[in-house]
Amino acid sequence: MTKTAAQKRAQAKVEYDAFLAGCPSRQLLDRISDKWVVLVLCALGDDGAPTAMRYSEIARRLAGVSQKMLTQTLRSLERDGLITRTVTPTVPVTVSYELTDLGLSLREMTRGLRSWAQTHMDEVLAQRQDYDARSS
Amino acid sequence: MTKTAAQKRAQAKVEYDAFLAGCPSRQLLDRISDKWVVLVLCALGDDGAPTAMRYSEIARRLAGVSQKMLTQTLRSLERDGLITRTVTPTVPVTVSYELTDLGLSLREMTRGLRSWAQTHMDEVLAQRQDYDARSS
DNA sequence: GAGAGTTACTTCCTGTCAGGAAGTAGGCAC
DNA sequence: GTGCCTACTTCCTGACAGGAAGTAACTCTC
Repeated sequence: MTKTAAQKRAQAKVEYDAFLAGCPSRQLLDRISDKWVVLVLCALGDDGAPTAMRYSEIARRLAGVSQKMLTQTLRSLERDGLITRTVTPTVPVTVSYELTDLGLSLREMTRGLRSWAQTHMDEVLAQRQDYDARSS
Repeated sequence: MTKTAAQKRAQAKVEYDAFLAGCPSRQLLDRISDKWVVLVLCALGDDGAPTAMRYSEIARRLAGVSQKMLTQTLRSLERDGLITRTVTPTVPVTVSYELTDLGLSLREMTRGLRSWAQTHMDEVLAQRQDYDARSS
């Protein structure tokens, strides 16, 4: 039995290769392997369920982020459909951000990165001391 | 039974929090959520087993990386004990890089990122079109 | 009703850093 | 001795991160 056109198209879809400079998936990988993206995704719904968070809450959680970078990061995440942005016209306007299902699936990855960093911190620190001692 | 000093120290270890700007684990997370780090780790032992690769092999695999960035990334990975660097004094000297066990454990994360990017590419692309259409 | 305060940004400026191009070492080949 | 090879290092320039300050729209205070 020969393949239908639809089957061929489905196969072609798999051919994204993040190693190729021009490939869209490479650009996507470049975008998501960004420190602020990783931190924002981890912060949103830090505790299991994907909780909606306000702009100022996220800013407080991610100590050291500039307002500009936070806005920029949130915008790109919204554009890529990873989070939703909801404006509530309260007294001073409040804006809340929430993970979409797509964002939720990526968060699983970034949470892995974060916990890796935290659990292997000691090993890395030890390795650095060895390295610095060796090269001195 | 009260805790010994060693047990208390072991507990204190767990208190790395990547959300705090000053925390070493935050700096580590910043370092590993870098596009070249992610790509290099994915490239090393692309196919299951952690294969040693030469400098020029990696450069070829990661289309678009400059020699400077590749050298810089490899050095930082070596310093953190994620890869080993081996110089073989052949005719023109050859240098090979190989994942350590620590690097191998991180590669599991970065491979997740890469495959996420490749499998969800279509969805993200669709979301972007929606977003751009909405804001025009 | 003028001034201060609130949130969620935007704009401007400056230092840092990524990336391209070109130079380096050290040995063989012709 | 001129050229070629790998694996870098150095130099330069444009882009971008991050800090500081400005903005809008409304409310509360005095």
